[in-house]
Amino acid sequence: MKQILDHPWDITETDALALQKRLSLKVIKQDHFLEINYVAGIDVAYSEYTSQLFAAVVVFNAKTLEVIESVVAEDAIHFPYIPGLFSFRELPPIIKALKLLKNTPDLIVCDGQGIAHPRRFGLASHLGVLFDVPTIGCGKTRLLGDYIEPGKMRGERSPLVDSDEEIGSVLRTQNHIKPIFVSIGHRISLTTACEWILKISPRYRLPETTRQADQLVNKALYVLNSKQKN
DNA sequence: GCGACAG
DNA sequence: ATCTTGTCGC
Repeated sequence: MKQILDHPWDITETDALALQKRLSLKVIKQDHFLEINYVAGIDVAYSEYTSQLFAAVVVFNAKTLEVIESVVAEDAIHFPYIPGLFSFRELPPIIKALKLLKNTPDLIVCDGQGIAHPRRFGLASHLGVLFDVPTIGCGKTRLLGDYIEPGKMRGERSPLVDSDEEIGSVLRTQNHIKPIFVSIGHRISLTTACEWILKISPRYRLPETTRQADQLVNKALYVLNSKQKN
């Protein structure tokens, strides 16, 4: 798929912070798309000794949840893990993978936050702005914000709040199962984002998009590890 | 100064 | 992210 905006990735922490503040102005927090036929999921895994990263993208038919296409890309780690600057670590391999895609996703679900971020520019928003594609941030844990426990049933949610601003939803995707953290990435409203997450999470806590991408990326790691032993 | 802190 | 065993339940 096509990237409409780019910037250097080997930058200092200070420059990364400034870049986030500048690009965060471009985030669109309302529904801004026509039809969503293809939904994609992304996940990244790390190789212990080779300091390599693998990113997988799996594209689904949004209506039937059948897998349409999947790709994997590898890259070298060139940015440390710093909470709040996560995208500078994982986006390089993700961008490589997206460029291998033959189909163009209408919506991308990311492993991590969207605007539920100190500068309102988490991984999902960063990706959305660079490709000008609708994205949703879907995290297993919280980066920041306060919330009260949502109801115990699937579909119930409570607001995630930071300095009097609603930055996301704590959403229960299965009855009596620990909720997940959903936030706007780009070109989508919070309500629509939650509806989509529920739609693509028919059976487990995490969306099928994330689960399939996770399986694929770990398969790639397994292959790599096998080669290194021989 | 003391915690908190996406993956 | 990754390191790690068994175990409870459908």
